[in-house]
Amino acid sequence: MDRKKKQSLARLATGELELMEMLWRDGPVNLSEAHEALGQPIGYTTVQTRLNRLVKKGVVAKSKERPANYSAAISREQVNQHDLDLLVKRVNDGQFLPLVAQLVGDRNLSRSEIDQLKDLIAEAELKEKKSKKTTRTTTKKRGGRNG
Amino acid sequence: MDRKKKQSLARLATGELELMEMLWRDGPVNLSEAHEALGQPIGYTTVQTRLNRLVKKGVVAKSKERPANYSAAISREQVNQHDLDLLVKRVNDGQFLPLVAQLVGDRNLSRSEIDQLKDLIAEAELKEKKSKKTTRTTTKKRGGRNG
DNA sequence: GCGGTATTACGACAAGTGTCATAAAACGTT
DNA sequence: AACGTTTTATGACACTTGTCGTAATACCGC
Repeated sequence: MDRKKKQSLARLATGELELMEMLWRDGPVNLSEAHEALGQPIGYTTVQTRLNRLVKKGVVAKSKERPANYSAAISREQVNQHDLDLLVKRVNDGQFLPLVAQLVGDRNLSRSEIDQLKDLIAEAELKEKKSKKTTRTTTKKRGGRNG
Repeated sequence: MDRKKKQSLARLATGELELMEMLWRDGPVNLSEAHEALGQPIGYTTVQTRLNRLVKKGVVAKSKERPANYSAAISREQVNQHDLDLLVKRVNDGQFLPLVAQLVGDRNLSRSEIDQLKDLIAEAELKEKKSKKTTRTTTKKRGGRNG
């Protein structure tokens, strides 16, 4: 029973996200590179500590080589996905429309963005139609989460 | 000679958000109500402390009456907006398409949601056109069929 | 093999958050 | 007014996160 760390990592704190951003952006980096990449006026060991804590958390990987390389162990997408999901849940009844509405209504979209949005919808539409046609509700459940 | 400090509310921590959720949902409540509303197995004074700290932070208001009433001092929209903005900023170059793509691609939208999405886009499109063309006022809000 | 530099490991401290226990006040009822 | 209950105020303790300083190690050029 070593099921201690759950896959569903909690929302990363703002500062932690900052480090992750750096890793996603500047790829695997060793400590000094990380320190530089952050650019901010923070101490070398501060970065070390923060990075290592992230490692312990499992969101950052640290290689074994001598000047160890740190790299994001989770993708930007995963994190955004997670945050987004939480956000969606927080909005009224978990509907995501309000969120999109806010996003869309809040900015002036360009022709191109609008077109992309349309494509997105077209795809969703296809999927929707397909699911209607393929009335096949499998009984096979996906592997239960940590049994 | 002040301001400039409360407006930039940092991302509320998960637990704080939890309290805010409760306030948004259950309106102004006094302590015991809050305690109940949270439903969770946490101590009375825990809720008290947390709520008060939120008050000190300026995101929750506490009335002066005897059984003081606590109420959210910032709207759910403000918070979501804020979080969403941060999220958008974090995604590649602040583009919001990837986010929407993720939202849309990740779930199976219903016919109704798809239609609403279309309406949203139609509106955005209008706005876009308007900004480059002569004003064309033939806009009548289409009330989504498929209610 | 040695000394100096680069890396890493540790331990500390402060602020912020979650959780409470207790003490102090304010109230309502006899 | 006195008592018991409800509300508040305080103080504490544990953990997390941001920031470092210092000590221990690993490496490199001689």
